[in-house]
Amino acid sequence: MTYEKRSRGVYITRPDSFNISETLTCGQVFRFSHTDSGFTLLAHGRMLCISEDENEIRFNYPRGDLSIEGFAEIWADYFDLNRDYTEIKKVLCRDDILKTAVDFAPGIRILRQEPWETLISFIISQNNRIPQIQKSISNLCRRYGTPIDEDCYAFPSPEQLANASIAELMECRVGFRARYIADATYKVLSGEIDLYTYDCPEQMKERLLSILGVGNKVADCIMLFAYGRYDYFPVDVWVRRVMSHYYFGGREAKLDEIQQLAKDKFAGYAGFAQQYLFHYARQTEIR
DNA sequence: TTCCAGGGATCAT
DNA sequence: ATGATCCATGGA
Repeated sequence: MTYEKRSRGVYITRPDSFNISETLTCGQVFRFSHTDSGFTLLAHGRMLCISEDENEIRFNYPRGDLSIEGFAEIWADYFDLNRDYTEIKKVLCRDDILKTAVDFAPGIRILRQEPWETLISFIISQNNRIPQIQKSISNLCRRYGTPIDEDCYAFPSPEQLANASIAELMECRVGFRARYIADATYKVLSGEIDLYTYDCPEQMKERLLSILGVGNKVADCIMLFAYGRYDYFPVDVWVRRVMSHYYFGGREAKLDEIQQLAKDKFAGYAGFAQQYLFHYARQTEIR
């Protein structure tokens, strides 16, 4: 996907398989908000303003200039712009059910998010609702993160989060997940867990599973959303519902049945399939 | 009131 | 190994 510098921002004209609204609201990322003209996104310690129409997507920083080099360095990777989603969707749409889900939101892209933020965010996501997840993360950032702009804060580093006691984490409304956050912070800060170098994905997933409060589903989300392992297929209540409904005749399918089917049907594209299905299931209230 | 949420830890068999 | 119960919080 090509992008160009124009006035004070960066523009993508006639984006291919890329819709900002679908990509941000499909449930993979929590640090964005609606504005009168589009969205603001908080990531990589920056606030990015984004707007779109049928013809183009516009990116800019509210203060200062967004250069083409800066965009290429940070955001092209974040929005996964160098991947051919037309090809991915072509393969997935050979399955009629996936075709329905893809056609429902054909502009979804899997964002490449920061491992540490993804880890904490998806610990918070467990047995929780998306608006509450967003609030809890926002509370953590406001209290422990570095200020970026007016009432905008970067996601706190492990060092910054280490200043939080369990009681203070609870005040951020993370509930019983407070001790999970504390455990993750300790393990990363002490070097017991290195999130940034690994030999193979299985090794990283095993590491993640050793963190209190990180089970199979949360670990799969981190592998998919932070490490770009698109062969992982996180199964939550919605994915289980939509898979049971369409592929198992309405019978409540077991986890390993679903995983196996996803592997057989979608293979290396299972992660993409998961996100199209998750969004479709949630928006259409499949049960 | 009761139920449930992008689950997982813990306890009971 | 597998299954039930509990966990904070807040909205429906």
